Amino acid sequence: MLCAQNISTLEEISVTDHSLLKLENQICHSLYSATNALIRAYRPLLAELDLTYPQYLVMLALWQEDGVMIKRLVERTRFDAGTLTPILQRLEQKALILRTRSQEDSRQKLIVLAEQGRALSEQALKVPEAIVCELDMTAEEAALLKSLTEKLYRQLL
Amino acid sequence: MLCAQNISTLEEISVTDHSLLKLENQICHSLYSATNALIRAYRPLLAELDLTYPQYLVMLALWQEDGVMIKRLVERTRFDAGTLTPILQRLEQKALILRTRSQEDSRQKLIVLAEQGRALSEQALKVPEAIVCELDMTAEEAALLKSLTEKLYRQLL
DNA sequence: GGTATTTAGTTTGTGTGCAAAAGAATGGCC
DNA sequence: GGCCATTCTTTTGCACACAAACTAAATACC
Repeated sequence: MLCAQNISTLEEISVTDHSLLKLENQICHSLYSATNALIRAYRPLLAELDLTYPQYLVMLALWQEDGVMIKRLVERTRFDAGTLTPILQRLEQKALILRTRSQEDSRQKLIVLAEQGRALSEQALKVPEAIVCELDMTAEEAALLKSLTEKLYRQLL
Repeated sequence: MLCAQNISTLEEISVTDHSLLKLENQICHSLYSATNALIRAYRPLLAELDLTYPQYLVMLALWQEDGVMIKRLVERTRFDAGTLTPILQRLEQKALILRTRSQEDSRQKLIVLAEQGRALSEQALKVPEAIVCELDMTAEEAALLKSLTEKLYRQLL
């Protein structure tokens, strides 16, 4: 594990100089700029569906599992509840989903795909296909990147 | 390369079903949620410096290379110019930097660290140390993740 | 059965992220 | 020298992120 105790054993990293403060050594900066660049690449493709990337993620979740509570969408999309609310409001405005109060527990809201929302999945199929082409990565690299970021996410959860 | 032409040769990925639309198969979702989680982990550490993560990135760039034009900071931090402007305005408000018009070319602005801004680097040293501990990754994994995301960024540039 | 706690979701306020348009200054080019 | 294209930066408008405060409904507890 990379930690203060054993960090001095790594030749590349010295505690005495300020190499830890160098921009080039920041994993998070690479992660951050790569993520932003990737979402930027999605933008023109998703514009044809009139969706933003976060909206697209919510739709992906619903295409896979329709008629769920918001709590479930928070789990699946990994969005903050306070982030999800306005996204769902916009999807409702576009008539892609319906938000109804749950019968059993009226604190909860049931999110259901509207006709248009369900239909949109056909058009959405070409989005991942186009992105995968732009990535220019081998399947192995892609799998590796996914597993590393998944591990990172779970550790920070 | 993962592309429409040869994607059908991969057994895991079928073009006929909708597995490409499954949330679990989205690299970008892993990347996105991991990045957000990592920045969330930075938040309490950076709060002690009264900085946000993007502001911290700009300070990192300046600690390494002071007295630069905004154009240079756009290159280094990989921020959009329209994103950078308000960040620099806030850093100026906090008296961490100075923004002065360039003499040679008065379209450009010279960004210089203020006394407080320079001094802050000492306090900032413990931030990457603390983060590295939370990451709980081997040096190899960290290096791999960095190189994969760097490659991704460059491809999408 | 009434009060306290917990849970589900929304609201509010601040700070990005970025496309598009607008300013402002420089540099070509006739 | 004056106009036009280019470059550098800011502004504007919209959509996240997310902490913190809030609302409302269900549950626990006595």
